[in-house]
Amino acid sequence: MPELPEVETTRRGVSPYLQGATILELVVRQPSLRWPVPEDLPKLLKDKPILGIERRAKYLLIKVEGGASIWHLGMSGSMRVVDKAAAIGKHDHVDLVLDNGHILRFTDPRRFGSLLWQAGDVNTHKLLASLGPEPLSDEFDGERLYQRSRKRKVPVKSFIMDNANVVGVGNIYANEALFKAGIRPTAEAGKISRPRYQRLAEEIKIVLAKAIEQGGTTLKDFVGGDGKPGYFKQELMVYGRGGQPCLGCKKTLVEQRIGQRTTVFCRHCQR
DNA sequence: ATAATCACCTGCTCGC
DNA sequence: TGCGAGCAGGTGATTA
Repeated sequence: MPELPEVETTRRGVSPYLQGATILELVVRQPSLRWPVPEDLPKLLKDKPILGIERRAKYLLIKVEGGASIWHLGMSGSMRVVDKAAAIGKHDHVDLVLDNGHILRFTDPRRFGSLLWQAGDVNTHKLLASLGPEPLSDEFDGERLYQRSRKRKVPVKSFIMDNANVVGVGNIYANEALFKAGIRPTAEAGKISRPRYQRLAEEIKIVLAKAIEQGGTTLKDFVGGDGKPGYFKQELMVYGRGGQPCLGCKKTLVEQRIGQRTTVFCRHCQR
């Protein structure tokens, strides 16, 4: 479910309930996520005031004195704020119980998500340490993509989905940004010109910013942390539209797999 | 170092 | 209606 806009939407949705709250208890019903939830995490979080909730790439970071818990939604994860009376579902793996009567509940049917801990500076965590820049920051631009892609033979789509180059570009928005930039996803990363990368970087920023504004893309039953659905789906130009007419030229959109991920593009508009 | 493939897990849709 | 096949928003690990 979650790409960067969905994670950011979740962060914004749950933030008001976490701000200023103290953690009463962390309840782990299912510790077997992508990596095991650290056994001592409940003890580390108990009675700790929440100092902030931030996002880095698709990780949500809930900071307390001494460190931060690191949450990832994987493919099917979601978070929402519930109250004590809420029934516990089959895939409701973790509760963060707060002193203000609210509970942050983590749900993840496929269990590709994770919940980890890093003492001290969270950015030193192995999973965060070598991440590329945030797509919406000034540190990320077309020049960076151009420089890093020289001599690279991977398809440009795989290249922009590589966290070392830029974080937060998942399958939906990679497809969308490449369409908007008029670049064929199969093109060799190393053969794309500087101006075309500048255009691509701009389109990545635009599509992600717009998706965040609209509360993310609602696929399946995704809802943000505040329970509201995302509205970006109606803006999608290619994702999920294989075999249908291109919204630009009416020719049939092609679907093929790149790096095990379904890719949709227009042979006419993207070259 | 780079590129390609595998793996983790459940649920849903599709074709027979 | 039942059943196996294939697919799904991610990404680290493993293999050449």
